[in-house]
Amino acid sequence: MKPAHIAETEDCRQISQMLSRVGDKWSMLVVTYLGEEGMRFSELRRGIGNISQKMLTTSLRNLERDGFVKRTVLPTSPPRVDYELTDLGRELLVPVAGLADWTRENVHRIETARKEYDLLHKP
Amino acid sequence: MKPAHIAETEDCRQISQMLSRVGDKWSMLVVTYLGEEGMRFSELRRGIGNISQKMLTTSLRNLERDGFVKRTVLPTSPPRVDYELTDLGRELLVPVAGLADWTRENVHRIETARKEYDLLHKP
DNA sequence: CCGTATCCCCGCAGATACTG
DNA sequence: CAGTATCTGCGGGGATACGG
Repeated sequence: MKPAHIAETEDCRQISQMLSRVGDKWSMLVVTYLGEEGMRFSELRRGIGNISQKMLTTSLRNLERDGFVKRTVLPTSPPRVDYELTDLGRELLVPVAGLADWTRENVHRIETARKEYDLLHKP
Repeated sequence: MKPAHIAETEDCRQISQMLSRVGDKWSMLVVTYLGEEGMRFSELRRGIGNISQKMLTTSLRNLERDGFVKRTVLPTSPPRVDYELTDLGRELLVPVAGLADWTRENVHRIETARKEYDLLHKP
């Protein structure tokens, strides 16, 4: 009812969506590959290595729709399609890198916690 | 083969895991609820509102295993179980908040991109 | 009150084959 | 080369019932 409350839940929805996009299997991998330089579809596919054509297409579409990736079709034959990050995409990389850095710095603590937990609960 | 390369892919695995944990449906919601103060299971359940008992349990177990959440069983009758963030959990909240803030600041750009995309591709 | 076990449904993701 | 279409399996996650 209260505007503040509505705004809060709205924000939560958006942030939740964002976390999902960031957390899904391929999106951030694609984005980091594109971070280095624009690439065509097949370069990206080979670079990532394990991704199916379908999932790469889907990921790129989602990222394009959200404005993180720009798609350019070169009218050559055979067709050539280039992908690159937009400004928004590059900016997104900043907070994501923050999370990545934090993870790198704290993997040990996490793994230690896991070992301890497993030690107490698995046997 | 090269140590650097191995480290890189290892890091990627870890970071990818972290992004998944952060991006999964309930984890961060639980963590932000706990951020405010320790809570017992049922409070958490009611607070979040839409989560099933199963998923709340699962989320809490995962978070506990990774060392983000501490679980305390009070030997009363009926039993009472309290959850609270660990130091690690609270620290995690920092980079996550960074991403959340970035999202809040850029929702309009994302939604604008979506509308434009849908306008061009849906009809 | 808290947790586990069981069942079941739905959507994601891989494989494959086909079009522009 | 890039993308779509179709099929299928597998696992996440909800509902329910029961145990400690």
